[in-house]
Amino acid sequence: MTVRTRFAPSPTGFLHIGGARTALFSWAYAKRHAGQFILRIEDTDIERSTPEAVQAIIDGMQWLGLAHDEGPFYQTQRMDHYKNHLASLIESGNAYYCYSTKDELDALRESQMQQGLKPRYDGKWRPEAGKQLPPVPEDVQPVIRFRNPQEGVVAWDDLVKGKIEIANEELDDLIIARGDGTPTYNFCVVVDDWEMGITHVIRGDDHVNNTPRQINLFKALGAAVPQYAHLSMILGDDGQKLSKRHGAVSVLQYHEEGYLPEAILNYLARLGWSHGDDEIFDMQQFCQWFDLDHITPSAAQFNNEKLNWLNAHYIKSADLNELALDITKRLSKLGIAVTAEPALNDVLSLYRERANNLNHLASEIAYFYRVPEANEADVEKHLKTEIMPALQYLYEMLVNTEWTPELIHERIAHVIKEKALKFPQVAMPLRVMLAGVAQSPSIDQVMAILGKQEVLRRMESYLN
RNA sequence: GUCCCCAUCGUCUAGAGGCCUAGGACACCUCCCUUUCACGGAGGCGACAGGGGUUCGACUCCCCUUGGGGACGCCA
Repeated sequence: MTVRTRFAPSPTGFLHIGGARTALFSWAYAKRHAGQFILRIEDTDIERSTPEAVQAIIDGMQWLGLAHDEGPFYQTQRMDHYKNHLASLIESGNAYYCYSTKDELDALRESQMQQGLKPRYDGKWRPEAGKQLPPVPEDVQPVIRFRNPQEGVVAWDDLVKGKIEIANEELDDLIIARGDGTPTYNFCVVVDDWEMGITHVIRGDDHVNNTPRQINLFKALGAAVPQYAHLSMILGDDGQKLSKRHGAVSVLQYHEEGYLPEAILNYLARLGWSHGDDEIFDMQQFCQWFDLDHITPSAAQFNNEKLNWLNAHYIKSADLNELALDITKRLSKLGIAVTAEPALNDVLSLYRERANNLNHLASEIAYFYRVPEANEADVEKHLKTEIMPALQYLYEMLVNTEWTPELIHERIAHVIKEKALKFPQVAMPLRVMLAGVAQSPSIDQVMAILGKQEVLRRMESYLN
């Protein structure tokens, strides 16, 4: 049997980091077993689903490179399937119409809560042998409820959490179709997972409690129950649950914030899953290694520091031309146009070793393409009057120097010797004059790449 | 409240009864490299939540406690 997994988001928002990991694991599991990965949009909640959200999810997955083999399937386009199965469930006595109103149910729930009971449907309209059902009210659109077994337990061997067992008496008769006839989540999931031949359901562990209901539904439909793997959730950097107002950002926001998809992917893969001590690996490797046995059952806290470390790694090992393309866009957002000289590839070769973020990298090298505004504190600290003559002297020597790092270095060394200075006494002021700040890579390298004309021009503005 | 799940360094994790005086990674600290800041290299700090069992032996198995999380919708 070929493995078929699915990612089934509801389009009520963007693809956040937890969803991305669920998608990644489902995708990788399918790849690992030469199976199919299916994308299904669970949009039965028409009120909250939007086409923008669908697009945002697809964009997010595309950025990460998580391509689906089938789909996207939309539940709203599969209504006839659900209706058919709904009818057959009624037919077989596994489902029934319930005329309890929302108000009645709300009141019921409230009183049960007050009594310290688990809120659940009271079975008022559940047909039983020899039971007299109440008279059908005329002005109520009935919902359809699933007739859940009342005895025994439903158990499954969760591929992440191990054996889980829940007593049927904990479950009530869930609504599988609303008053308007539209099917609800738990029912659609089961029909879809069945009809789409899903063999492994890999999803967040907030669904653990839905699983026994779904298994009962599978059985009532006479369908084979898939295997389940419930992933624990991802917590924020502070150990708190991620929520809309608390860091549950779109994966695409990571793009905007200067992260490479490779870094996000590698980070996510390692969050809650392990392959011995391996930390850095690409998706090809991941797809060969990935298994469900090494997924941690406990929740994992997101750690930006480690993501940054991985990002640094992938910036260093990125294809230089692709990196240049990306940085060009980021510079353009800063209002800076990259020119042919100095060559961006040269600049990046010099700078990417030290970067762990693409945005930082872009702003650090901005001075190659725009005269920087010097940092006041650095000017004050390094451009002291007593050093200016030495810089003036250097400037004059540079005018007639052939422009190679070696020769530039030689001139600086010469000035230092003549004026009895230490290297930093000249290098630091030079950095401030050229880059606007006192930190940069090797100053002669910077000068070589910046170009003779530009170096002299920037020095001039300080020397007169 | 009821049910379900979880529990190793600050964080992510290795660990399938002896390999564990518990390993790796991020972060942190020290030193080295050095032309500043980084990169890099070498060290260091640092954990099996508590209590009972089971066993010759428990980080590993069982139970309880504690702590965390999740679910209890005509949402998904």
